[in-house]
Amino acid sequence: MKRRRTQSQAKILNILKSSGSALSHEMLQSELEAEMDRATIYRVLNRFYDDGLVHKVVGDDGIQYFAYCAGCDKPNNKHNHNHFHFKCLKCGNVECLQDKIQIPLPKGYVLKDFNGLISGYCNRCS
Amino acid sequence: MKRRRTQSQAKILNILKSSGSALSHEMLQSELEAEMDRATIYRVLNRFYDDGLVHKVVGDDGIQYFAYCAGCDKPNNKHNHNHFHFKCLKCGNVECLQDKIQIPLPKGYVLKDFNGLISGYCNRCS
DNA sequence: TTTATTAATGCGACTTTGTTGCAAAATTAA
DNA sequence: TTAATTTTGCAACAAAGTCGCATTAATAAA
Repeated sequence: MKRRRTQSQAKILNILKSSGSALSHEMLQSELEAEMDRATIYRVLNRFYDDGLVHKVVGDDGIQYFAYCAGCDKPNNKHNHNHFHFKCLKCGNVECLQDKIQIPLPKGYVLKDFNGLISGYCNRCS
Repeated sequence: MKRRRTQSQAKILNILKSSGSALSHEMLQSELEAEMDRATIYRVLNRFYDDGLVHKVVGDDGIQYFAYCAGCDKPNNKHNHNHFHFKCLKCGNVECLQDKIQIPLPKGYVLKDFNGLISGYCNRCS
């Protein structure tokens, strides 16, 4: 299955890139000047995610946020996403924290995925 | 608003205590011998949460899991929940990891809440 | 013990998130 | 330009979680 270059994807990718923070489907919807179908947005985002173009965080609101991968080191195109995200309770912004975290797992446990999110107030809102 | 001792609450609390892991609404529902209304379960759990009796994790499936607080240190009844949870992708079990994590926040950032979840395979399933 | 107060439950309706099937539109290759 | 197949839009759907409101049940008062 070969990917195709479509307008929808370009628009969404642009918004993600220029935003610099992690966006929910809803935030994207409102950033888009023209209406785009909800299902399409989700499909584009998940495609990006599968291709390793963005990463995904699930907030403590249970909502998925997608962020363009800028500073991720990608050895053999595998992302290192072991970092935390920070969600501001006031302005709603979701951003990546730089520090990579190593979590010590008990013996026999195998890490597959990582979802770390801190809520609080960012430097502009505190 | 004074709390009352009800059967529903006792049952749910028992299940949470004896389970030892973090349970979703659905898991609780199936553990209960008698049917209990969905809304009631949620209300009981959120009450427990507000009272600091349990803590809440949101999985990367966007679902809330509630766990009875056993080993939490509670200085002045404030819980320290800065630990990770581990969710097994095979058996579905969600458990608390012991290590307390300190995340270095950038200057001006204020931590309010913490949600850390690792997915993978537990020692019984790996 | 009986009654009055009010918190908790059950039911229903609802909102929101996210997914999926299928026909129409758009992209790429031939 | 045509053919092949990926994407999109629409609709329908499932599941999680919340809320209003009448009824039930737990506590306090008489």
